[in-house]
Amino acid sequence: MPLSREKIAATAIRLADAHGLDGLSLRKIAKELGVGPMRLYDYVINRSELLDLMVDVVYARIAEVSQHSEWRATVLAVAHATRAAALDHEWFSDLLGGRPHLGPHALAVGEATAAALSQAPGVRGIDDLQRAVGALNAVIIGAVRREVTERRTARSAGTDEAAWQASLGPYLTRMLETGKYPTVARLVIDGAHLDAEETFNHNLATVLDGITSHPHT
Amino acid sequence: MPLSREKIAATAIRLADAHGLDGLSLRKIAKELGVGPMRLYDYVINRSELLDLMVDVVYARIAEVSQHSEWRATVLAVAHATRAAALDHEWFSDLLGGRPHLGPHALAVGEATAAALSQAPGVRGIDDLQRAVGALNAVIIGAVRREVTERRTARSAGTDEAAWQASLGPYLTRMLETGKYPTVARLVIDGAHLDAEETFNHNLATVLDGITSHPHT
DNA sequence: TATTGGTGGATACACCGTACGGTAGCGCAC
DNA sequence: GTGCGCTACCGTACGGTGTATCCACCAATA
Repeated sequence: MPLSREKIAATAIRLADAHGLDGLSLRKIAKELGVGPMRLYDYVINRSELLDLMVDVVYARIAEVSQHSEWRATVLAVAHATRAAALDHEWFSDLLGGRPHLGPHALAVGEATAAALSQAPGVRGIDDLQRAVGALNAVIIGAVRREVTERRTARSAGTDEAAWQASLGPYLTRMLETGKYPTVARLVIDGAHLDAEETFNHNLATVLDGITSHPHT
Repeated sequence: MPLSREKIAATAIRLADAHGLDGLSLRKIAKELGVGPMRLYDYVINRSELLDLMVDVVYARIAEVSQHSEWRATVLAVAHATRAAALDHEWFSDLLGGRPHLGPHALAVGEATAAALSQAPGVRGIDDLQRAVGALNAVIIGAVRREVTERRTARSAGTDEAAWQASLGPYLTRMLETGKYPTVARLVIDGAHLDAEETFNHNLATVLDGITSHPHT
């Protein structure tokens, strides 16, 4: 089997899933494929294009669920698929919004959501549509990034309890005990029980309602 | 002048402003300071902590404007200051949401926005507050990241017109001319004239209205 | 058979973050 | 005054990265 962009992207994704984006290198991918490092450059211009390739593979899976008859169902499906993809491939959230997503599957997802939003009530002209797309993407990107970051710190606290207790824990508790951040302290202490998915849904509903109600012309 | 965390952070920020986060290295900072690379490790544990330091310096400037009597004024001021900071220091947007912001000034900003939101109508309990903070941060992070990314690609198209025309331009136009992405094409062609700041304001207003109207219990 | 073209590979370079060992200087005990 | 110990500083070195360049081999053609 002669090595292809798809194969390269697939093993790159596997390695990134396992060791994160920082632990991903062309040499490791090549070694995993039993090939010299330079062979990859026959299929990919540079590391950056490899990342774009990986991103578009993920978008392909998101695009699969982006066809519904009702506009709101489409938007919700894309949003949830994006969140699920980012939770499956945490490196994806590191790349979200950091570079333009111009791969064919990314464009397909963009088309699906834009087409759906264009049918939402309250979205009248192309300007409304542009703003709606912007707001929706912003909320998805921001929420997903935030959730992945939280999950990472929680995990690093779990697996490396000693390090957490020794470094961040005391610092943070000391900070909160200064009394200068009472609201943050309340949030940290009392607000840990919320379900992440429900929060995501809530934020999504908030912005969608804002788009459709559209009190500003 | 004996070298300090502040001096290191300041020159690091200057270098990152000039050459981006990828062009930033401990060695270059050290050389800029006329010092061996290892001297930095007397003031900073690793590169990651240096980034945290830089981030908190930026948050210090944001925190300056975070005191207003009216909750909505506070939120708007913080949001705009964050956007302005990201446009001044584009690397800041790369770090937004990618790691927990736990520096003292970041906590101060978080406290100010949380305290403000807790006084917004429609925010009743701690759960409401947590969700509101999440939604607001998500929209700010997402919108700012998106804007910075757009600005970068626009700039790279401007300065390196040849490369743009040769690589991305044809690819994108070819993609759009396939007719598979009609809505996206319409957005790209007709929707370029919107003012970025106005879009930001609009998205912000959308989510704030969503928070205050609060149609979901 | 001789030549040529292209494909896969190894080597090399510049740079990165950072671990480590040595050294030089200063303050203190006697 | 003299010796000692300790601390702060510094250069060097290691393992890793992305990527450019050159080289060897092998197939197919003249």
